This record gives sequence, structure tokens and C-alpha cells, in this order.
Amino acid sequence: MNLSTRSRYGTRMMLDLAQRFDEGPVKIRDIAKRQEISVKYLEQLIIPLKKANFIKSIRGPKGGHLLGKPPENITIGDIVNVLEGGINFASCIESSDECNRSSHCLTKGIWQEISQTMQDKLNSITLLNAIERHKTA
Amino acid sequence: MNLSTRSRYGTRMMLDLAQRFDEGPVKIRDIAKRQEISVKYLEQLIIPLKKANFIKSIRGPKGGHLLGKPPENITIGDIVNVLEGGINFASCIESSDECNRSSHCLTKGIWQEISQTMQDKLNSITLLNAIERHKTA
DNA sequence: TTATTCTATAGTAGATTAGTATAGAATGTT
DNA sequence: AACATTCTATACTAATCTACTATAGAATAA
Repeated sequence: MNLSTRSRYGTRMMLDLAQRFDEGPVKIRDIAKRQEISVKYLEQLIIPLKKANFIKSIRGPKGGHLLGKPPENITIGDIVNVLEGGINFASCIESSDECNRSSHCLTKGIWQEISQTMQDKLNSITLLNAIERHKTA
Repeated sequence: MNLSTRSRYGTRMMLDLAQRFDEGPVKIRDIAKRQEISVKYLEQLIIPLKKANFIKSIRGPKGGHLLGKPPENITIGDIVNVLEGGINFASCIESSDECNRSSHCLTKGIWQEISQTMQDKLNSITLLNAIERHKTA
């Protein structure tokens, strides 16, 4: 069990943007430098986050990226969901074509319950939360 | 995010054993047939579970496997922990050699908290629970 | 002594992940 | 209009991991 680097790097990027929410567009190159992540990799993570409206981008000189919503309206769950393509511990939970064992499967319910717990937890932490908890700590 | 098949198959095997806890040794071949998982794959999962004392094995004819403890004393967390090698969402949580960013990393605390939530949830479900909840459902 | 059952180690094909390369499109500035 | 800057899109690759298989061996009840 391990959150993909995709999600972990993506979250770091989003927090970086959240910390600079009032400062106008932020360049990928600057995020990359601060977070020690390659520009190319970040560019790749931005695409799905843009599609989901969690990031807005401005092209050209003086351009850059910024959050699509205020930091209190974006959760870690949102980010992981987009970058991971869902938060589920077994594919049988979401898939429409039933596993032929599902009727007597003892585990399906368990994975469902655990996935739910996970989702609730991830959705309960906003970017603002994450920043503030670090200040007080 | 996806629990490995290792953990999922392992859990199914352990539940299969739990359901037959009073019936003496259970053969891998029978578990494999019921659960539709290859014998070879199950054999591989048994090894670490034995080391952790969650399974006892008896060799020779009439031999087989049985739980090392009663079903109410084994949790899903125990199983996943053994088969997954820990329940952590970022390697920085367990590793002793600090990431050089950890002091100002906003995410480490998040992954820690989420991992904990996960562990608590997994540890709260025993094999007996899993069996009983299915009966009443 | 033999059939049965578990044990141990090694190997492999395929999928996934992380990361890179290349070319292109938009836009503010001059 | 030209240009530098910044984002966008697609494709590729190496390395790792996962799921699974193969082979040989050890213990033991009958």
C-alpha cells in the first residue's frame, strides 16, 4: 500500500499553489525548484487537475498557474481522486460488470467500508487545513 | 490506489480458514478451488502469514492449514500488514533516514494521519466480524 | 515405503510508474 | 509584427513491481 508519487507530488504542488493563492500566477518552474520535482513531471500532473477545475492556467509571459478555487474549498480527497482516478481498494466496488463471486464474497463489503472511511478522511482535509495545521505545529 | 491482489486474496484465504476453524486442517487445494485462486499463489501467501503466527500448518496426508489464533483475534489489519509489509501511504513515515524536506514538508503530517486512520479501521475488523456481518446481511 | 501435503527458491511475462523528449500553441511586451 | 516566455499535448522509455508459474525438496500418516 502506497499512495502513488503522482498523488504525493500533486498534493505538494497544490499546497505550494495554496500558499501563494493571493500572489497571482505561479510558474511551474518555480514550483519545481521549491518542491524539487521535475518541471516535466509537474506539467503532466497539471493537465487532469485543470480539467477538474482545481487549477487555472494563464499562458504567455507573466503567466503561470493558480488554484481554481480557494484553498478551503479543495480537499486532499479531490486531488487524490483526480490523480489516482478514484479512491477504491478493489476494482469490484466501482465496476458495473459484477464479479461472479460477489453474492457470496465475504470481502467485498469490507473493501467497500474501508474505501469509504478513506474517502471521508481524505475529503475532511482541505488545503487550508493542511497549511494552518503546519503553522500551529 | 488499490489494495494489492496479494492482500485481497490473502484475506479471502484467511476468511475461508476462519469459516472452517473447528474442522481441522484445511488443504490449500480446497481453498484454491473454493476461492478460485491458484494453489501456487496461495502457497506463496501462506509463508509470511505462518511466520507471523496467523496460520499453522500440518504436513503429510490429512495435513493442511488452520488459523494460528481464533477468528476473533485476527484482524484484516493483521493480514494486510503482513502481506503488504506495513500500512503506510508514504515511505517517509516509516523510514529512519529522514527526507531532507521533512522539516518544512506540509504533506508528511497528512500522510501520517491518513495512514493512522487506515490502520485503525483495518484493525477494527476481525475475521469473526467479517463472517458475522455477512450472515446478518 | 509410498502417496500426500506442505516448503523453498527461482524465474518470467506483463503491467505500471516515474520520468524524459520533442514539437507546438497562446500571449504579453516591445 | 516579432519575440521571448510560458503553458499544452503526445509519445516514448527504462526501471520497477505484480501476479503468477515451475521445479525440486522435505515431512509425515497410513
